[in-house]
Amino acid sequence: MFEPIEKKSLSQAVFEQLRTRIVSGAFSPGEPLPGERRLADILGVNRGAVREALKRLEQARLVSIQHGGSTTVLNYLKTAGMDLLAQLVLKPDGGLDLDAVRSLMELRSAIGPDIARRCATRWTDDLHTRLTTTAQAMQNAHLKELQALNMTLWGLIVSGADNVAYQLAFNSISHAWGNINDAMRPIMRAEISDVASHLALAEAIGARDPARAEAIARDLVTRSEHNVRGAIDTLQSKDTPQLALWSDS
Amino acid sequence: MFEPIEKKSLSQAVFEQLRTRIVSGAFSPGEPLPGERRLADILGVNRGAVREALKRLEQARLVSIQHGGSTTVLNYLKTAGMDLLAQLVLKPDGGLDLDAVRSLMELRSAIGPDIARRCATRWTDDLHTRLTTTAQAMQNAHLKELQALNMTLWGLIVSGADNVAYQLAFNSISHAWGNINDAMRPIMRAEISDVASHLALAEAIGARDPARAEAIARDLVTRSEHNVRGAIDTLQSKDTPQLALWSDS
DNA sequence: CTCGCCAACTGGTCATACCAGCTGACCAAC
DNA sequence: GTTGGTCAGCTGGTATGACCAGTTGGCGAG
Repeated sequence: MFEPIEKKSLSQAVFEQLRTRIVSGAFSPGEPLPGERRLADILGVNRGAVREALKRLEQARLVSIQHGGSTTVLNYLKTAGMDLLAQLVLKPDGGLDLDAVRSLMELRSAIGPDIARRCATRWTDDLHTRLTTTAQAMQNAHLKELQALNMTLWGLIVSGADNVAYQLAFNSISHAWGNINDAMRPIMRAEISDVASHLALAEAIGARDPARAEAIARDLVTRSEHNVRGAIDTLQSKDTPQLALWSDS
Repeated sequence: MFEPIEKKSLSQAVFEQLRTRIVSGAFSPGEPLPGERRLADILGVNRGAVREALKRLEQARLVSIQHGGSTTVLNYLKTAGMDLLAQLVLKPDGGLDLDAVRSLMELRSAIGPDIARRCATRWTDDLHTRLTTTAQAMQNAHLKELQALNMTLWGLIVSGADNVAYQLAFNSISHAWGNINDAMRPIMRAEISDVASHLALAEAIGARDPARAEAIARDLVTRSEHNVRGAIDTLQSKDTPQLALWSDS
C-alpha cells in the first residue's frame, strides 16, 4: 500500500556512497581519497556535507583522516566495528549477501545460548512474567508476528543477562536484522514457529535453570543457522548460473 | 618519559563531551538537546563543529536528529552498537568500569571457543604456519609482549574462521581493549603466560581438530573471565560496606 | 652536500546567509 | 465543533567564501 517516503540528507547520501565504494573495493585500502574540496566539486555538494560524511566514515573506521595529510581508505575487515554488519548483509544491488547472513547467524548461535544461560541466573524484577507473556502471545500469531515476537523475547532475555557487551552486540545484530527480516522470514520458520520451545525457554529461565535454558536456546538458534547454510548449499550446487534463479523468482 | 601530545579536533571534543554526558546519564533518554546554534554558543565553537559531532552521535545511535524538530537523546542501552564498548570500559575519571570489563570478558568467552572451532575446519593458505610462528614467539616473551602476541594470535584465528561477523566483533573488542590493556595485563596473566596451551591451540587448529581447538580455547579464555570476576568480588567484599551488604543475600 | 625556508597542498575552523521542515497560534469556512 | 488555511517562529540542512593550521617537497643559501 503506502510506503514511507525515503528522505536522506546530502551528508547521508555522500556517506553511503563512499561507504559502499569502500566496502565493494572500488577504493583499495591505503588509497588516498580525493580532497574535501575536490569531492565536494565531484559530488556537486558543499564542502560541509562532505566533511560530515567523512567524519562518519572515520568514526566507522573506514577511513583515516590526517590534518595536513590526505584521507586514506582503511582495510575495513581489519578495522571496522560491528555496526558495519548492517551494511554487509545487503549487497549494493539490494539482494542478500548470504555469506554475511551466514556469519550473522553463526554469531547469533554462539552468543544466544550463553545469553539465555546467564539470563537464567541473573534476571530480576518481573522479567519472567514478561517473557511468559511474550511467549504466550506467539501462540496465536502469524509468521510475521512470530518473527517480531521472537525478537522481542530475545530482547528481554538479553536485558536480563546483565551484560552490556551482549546488549550492544544484540543492538548491532538487531540493526542489521532490520535490513533483511522480510527475506529471512521463511528461513527462520522452523525456529520461530516452534512456540512450545519458546514457552519452555521462558519457563526454564523463570525457573532459574541455566542448563535447560541454554539447551533450548541452542536448539532453537541452531535451526535457523542450519537453514541458512542449507540455502547457501542449494544455491551453490543446484544453479550454476546464479542470476537465472534471481531473475526467475 | 615523553608522551605523545593529545590533539583532537573541535568536533571530536564536542562529540566526546556529549557522548560522555549521554552515557553518564546527564542527559536522559527522550530529552531534547539544545539546538545546534545554542550548543555552538555554549561550547564556544562554530556550528559546523557541532553539526559534525551530532552526525557522529547520530551514527552511533546515541541521538536522533529530525529536520525541523529537535535532536533527542536515545536510550543507548537499547540502541547503541558495539563500538560504544570502547567508551564504556573506561569510567569518565579514567578508571576501569569493571562491570563493563566483565561483560567484555564474558562475550569473549562465548565467541572465542566457537571462533577457534570454526577456524580449525576453515583455515586456508599458510595460516597454520603463522599461528605456530606466533605461538612460538611467546616462548621467550615478557608479559607485555605475551599480551600483544596473544592478541595477534587471536587475530589470526579470527581471520581464519571465515566469518565477517566474528571479524567485526573482534575489531570492536580489540578497539575497546586498546583502552584498558595495561590495566588488564595482570588479570590476563594466567591465560597469556600459558604458552604451552597456545602452542597446543595452534597445533589443534593446524591438525583441523575443531573439538580440541574449541576445548583449549575455552580453557584459556575462561581463566581471564574468572579472574575478572574474582577481582570484582574482591573489591565488593573489601570496601564500600554498602555494597557488601547488598551481596550478602 | 646539508640546512632552512617557503610555497602549495591537505584538513580544520569560522561567519553569514538562506533553504527546508516542523509546530502552534490564529482565523476563516463548513 | 470540526476542518482546513495561513503565518510566524522555532528547528535542522545547505551554501559560500574566507582564513587558520598542519604536512610535504622543492629550491636556494650556506
